[in-house]
Amino acid sequence: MSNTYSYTVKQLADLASVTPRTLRHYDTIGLLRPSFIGDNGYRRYDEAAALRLQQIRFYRELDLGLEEIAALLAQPDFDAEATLRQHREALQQRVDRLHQLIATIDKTILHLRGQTEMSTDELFAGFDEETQARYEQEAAEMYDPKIVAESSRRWKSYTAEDRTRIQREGGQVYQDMVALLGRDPADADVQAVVARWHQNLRAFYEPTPDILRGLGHAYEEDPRFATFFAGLHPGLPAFLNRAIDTYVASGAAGR
Amino acid sequence: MSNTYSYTVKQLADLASVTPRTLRHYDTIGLLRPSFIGDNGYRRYDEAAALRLQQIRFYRELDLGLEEIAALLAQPDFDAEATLRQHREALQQRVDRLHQLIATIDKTILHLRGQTEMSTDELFAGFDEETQARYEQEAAEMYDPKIVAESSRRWKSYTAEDRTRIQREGGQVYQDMVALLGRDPADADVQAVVARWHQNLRAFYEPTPDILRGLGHAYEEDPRFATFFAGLHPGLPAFLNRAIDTYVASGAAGR
DNA sequence: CTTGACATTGACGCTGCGTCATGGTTTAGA
DNA sequence: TCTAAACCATGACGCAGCGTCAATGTCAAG
Repeated sequence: MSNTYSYTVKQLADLASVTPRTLRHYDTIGLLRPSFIGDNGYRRYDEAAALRLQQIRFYRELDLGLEEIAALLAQPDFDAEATLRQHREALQQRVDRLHQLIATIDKTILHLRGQTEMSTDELFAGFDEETQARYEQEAAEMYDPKIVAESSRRWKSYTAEDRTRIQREGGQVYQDMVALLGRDPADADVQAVVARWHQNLRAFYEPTPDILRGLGHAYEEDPRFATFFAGLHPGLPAFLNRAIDTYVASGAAGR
Repeated sequence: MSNTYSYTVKQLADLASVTPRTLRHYDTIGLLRPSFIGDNGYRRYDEAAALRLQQIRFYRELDLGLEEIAALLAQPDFDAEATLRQHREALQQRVDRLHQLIATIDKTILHLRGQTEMSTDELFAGFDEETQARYEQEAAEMYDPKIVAESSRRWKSYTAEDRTRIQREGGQVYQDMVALLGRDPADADVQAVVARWHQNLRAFYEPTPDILRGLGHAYEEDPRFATFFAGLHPGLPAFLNRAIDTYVASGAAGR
C-alpha cells in the first residue's frame, strides 16, 4: 500500500544500468544526492531520485558532460533547448573532423601501398605544399621584400591549371632529388634537377644567384626548411644545399 | 657548414607546433627520447628526432594513441597499413554513433517544443517501448507461465503493421493517462482509458481480473514498472494502480 | 651584474568513472 | 545461533595526454 518506494544503491544502479560506483560519484559531485541516509549510513533513493537519474542517463547517452547535465536539470526547458542545439553543433563538428581524418587515412594507405603513381605527389600536395610555398616566400622576403609583390602578381596571372602544374612540378623536384641522394652534387643528373628547381622558382620571380645560394643555405640551416626537407629524407637538406651551391658556382644560374 | 643541426626543447617544440611539455612527456614514456643530453642537463634533439616527431604528430592528428604510434614506428610499413585500416574502422564507428546521437537530439528538441503531436509518441516508441513490453511479459509470467506461450503465439500471428499499431496504442494509453492525472480514478474518462489498456493487453492474452489487479499493483510497487511510469510522470504509477483497481472492482474486467 | 628567456624535475588537475583495499551490515541458509 | 554470501561504506590509485603551476638552475645580452 505504501506509495513511497525506496532503493538501495545496488537496486537503483541495476534499474538504470549503471554501477553503484556511478551513483557514489554522482553523490560526491552533487549531481544526484541520496534522498536520505539510513541509520546504518546506507544511501537511500526514492522515486524522484530514480526519475532524475533517468534524465541524467538520457543526457549522458547524448554525450553531454555531467556539469552540463547538472545545469540542464536546474534550468527550465527553455534553456535546455539552447544547450541541446549547442551540443548538436559540437557533435556535428566532430563528425566533420572525423570525415577528414578518414580521408587522410585513406590517402596514407594509398601512399604506403605505393599503388598510385600520384599518391606521393598528392600527399605532398595536400599535406605540405602550402606550408612549403609559404616558407619559400618568407625566405625570399629576407632578401628582397619587393619580390613578394612580383611573385604575387605572377601567381595571380596563372590559370588554376597552371598553378596546379607548377605546384606539382615543384614537389616533384624534391622527390627526384631524394632519388639522387648519394650522388656527387656536381653529377649531371643532380644538376639537371637543380635547374628544374630554378625554373620552377622563376614561375614566381627572377631569383638572383645570391638568392639561390641563400635559399640553398636556408634549406639546410633554417629549421623551418630543414625539417620540411628532412621529412622527405634526413639527408636531403644538406644535399640540396651542396647541389645548389655547385649549381650557382658553375655559373648556370646566370645563363 | 655543419651538417648536424641540434635543437633545444623549445626550438623543436615550436617547429612541430607542440609545447615543451609534450616533448618531456614523450621522453618520459619513451616515445621520443632526446638525441643526447648536454652537460647542463638540457635535452638535445637532432634531425632524426625532428623527423620522428613529425611522424608522431602526423599519426597523432589522425587521433591514434601514443602507444599505437610507438608500435607503428617500430614496425615496417606492412603492419602500418593494418593498423590504419583498423583505426579507420574505429573512426567510422564513431561517426555512426555521432549520427545517432544527433538524431536523438533532434527528436528531443522537437519533444521539448511540443511542436509535433507525434513527437511524444515517437520518443516513447523509440526509447522504451521494447523495454516496457518485456516488463509486461515478465509480470504476466509471475501469474501464469503458460500465458507467455499464448502471448507469443498471438504476437507472431500479427502482421508487422498490426504490431506497430498495437505498440503505439499501448504507448498512447499511458500518455493519455498522464493527461488525466489528478482526476478521480473512477472518472469516466479515466476508466475509458483503462478499458483501452485492457483491450490492448488482450492483443497478447486474455487477462483475468486477478492478473489486471496484479499488474496495477506491480505498476506501482515493482521498481521496474514504477520507474518506467515515473519516467512519464512521477504520479503515474500510483494513479494507474488506483484506476485499475477501480476498474476491476467495478466489474468492467469481467464483462 | 642584472634581467629575462629558457631549462630542469616534480606534482596536481581534468573526465567519468573502474577497480582494488579495508572493514562494517544485512540476510539467508544450516 | 552461527556463518557465509551479499551488500554497504569510505578512501585512494589508474587511465590519456598533456596543461599548468611551483621551485630552482642556466645562459645570453645589455
